[in-house]
Amino acid sequence: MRNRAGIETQERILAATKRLLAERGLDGVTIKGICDAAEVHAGSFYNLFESKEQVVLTAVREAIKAVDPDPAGTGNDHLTDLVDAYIRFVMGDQNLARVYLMVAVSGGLTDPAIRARVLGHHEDRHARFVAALHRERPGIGDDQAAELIDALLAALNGYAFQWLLDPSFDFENHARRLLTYA
Amino acid sequence: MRNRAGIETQERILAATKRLLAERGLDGVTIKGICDAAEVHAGSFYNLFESKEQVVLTAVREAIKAVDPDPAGTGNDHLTDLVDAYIRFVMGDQNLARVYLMVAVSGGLTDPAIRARVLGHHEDRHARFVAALHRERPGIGDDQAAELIDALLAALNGYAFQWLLDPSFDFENHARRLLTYA
DNA sequence: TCAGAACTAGAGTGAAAACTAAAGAAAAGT
DNA sequence: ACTTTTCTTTAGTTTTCACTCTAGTTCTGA
Repeated sequence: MRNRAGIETQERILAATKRLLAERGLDGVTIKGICDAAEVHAGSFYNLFESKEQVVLTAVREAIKAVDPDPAGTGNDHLTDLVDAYIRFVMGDQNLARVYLMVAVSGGLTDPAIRARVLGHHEDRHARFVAALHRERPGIGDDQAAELIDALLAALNGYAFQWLLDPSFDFENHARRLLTYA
Repeated sequence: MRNRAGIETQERILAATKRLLAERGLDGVTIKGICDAAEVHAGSFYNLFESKEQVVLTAVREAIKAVDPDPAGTGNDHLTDLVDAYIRFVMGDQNLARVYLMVAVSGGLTDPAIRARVLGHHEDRHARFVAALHRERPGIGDDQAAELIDALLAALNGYAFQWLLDPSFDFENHARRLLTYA
């Protein structure tokens, strides 16, 4: 149903889209830009993707998924593992992290479909962090745990944003230090 | 040099621009959209503004300025005052808050001019919060104060974003509660 | 009141965008 | 080898965008 060549150019187009999204933002991305970067002609693009919207959404979906690479998980991560995973995600692929933040904010605030996706993802992550916290401090109340995790996740996202703005910001240490407050 | 009518339509255009920025994001704003919303024709628009870029930048500048309505200040605010001011800003005019967050993230990550503006503004705010913290807890070290404020500001922004995504999120209480962690 | 300045309407321009159609080249299955 | 499907190219079409032009209206100060 799909040739090897087709799959390969599809991947090239997707990679180019992610790069351009990170560099130029949601509005800076054009079909021509993508095609030039991926060394593909418009006709090929439309043979593999339905629209510009579709390829952007695919890139976004992957970025969101990459925040939490193992959503099933073992069910007994520590909080430090979860924070480390986020640090790795943000520092590992800046492009993806940029796309994630931009889409979460701009898309989340303007596009209902993206908002639903972002909110759903946030809930999942929240639940997982809360479970980890309960495991580490069994005495803690449900409400208090939820609130601590709210603060932790909010601060983590805030730090990530700060670091992307200002590369001299020590994201890793700040992020780890948050655990000592909780 | 400028008629009353002109000033009035200028304000209408600016208000429409802010609203559209909040609703549709940086890329969703068009001259036609602005003109329709402001009930003005393109000719009038270009009589009052040089370009789309100019009107958007003006709206953005106002949004950033509105975060901290009294930058000079008395020099002896309490932390709670500063947090309250932020709460008022976010909850007072959702459009402005949306524009602020979107521009800080999307613009900050892609446009050097906006990035510089956002970073500068952030530094000012940081310094002001640190000064307030020092006043309240004179014994605290400079580094520790800076770090606490880093966390506080990051979490505040994270909360604001969360609330704009999900209006049922109790932004006000979460924001105030952050002070008890510090 | 009247001249000049500021404003508005509304059609129009050119560039750039997304997207399409048709025909040829490569790959895969038989 | 032959047929079918998939992929690529090329050369469009259409839409949308920011922005301009001109003629006409309203405002304002002397």
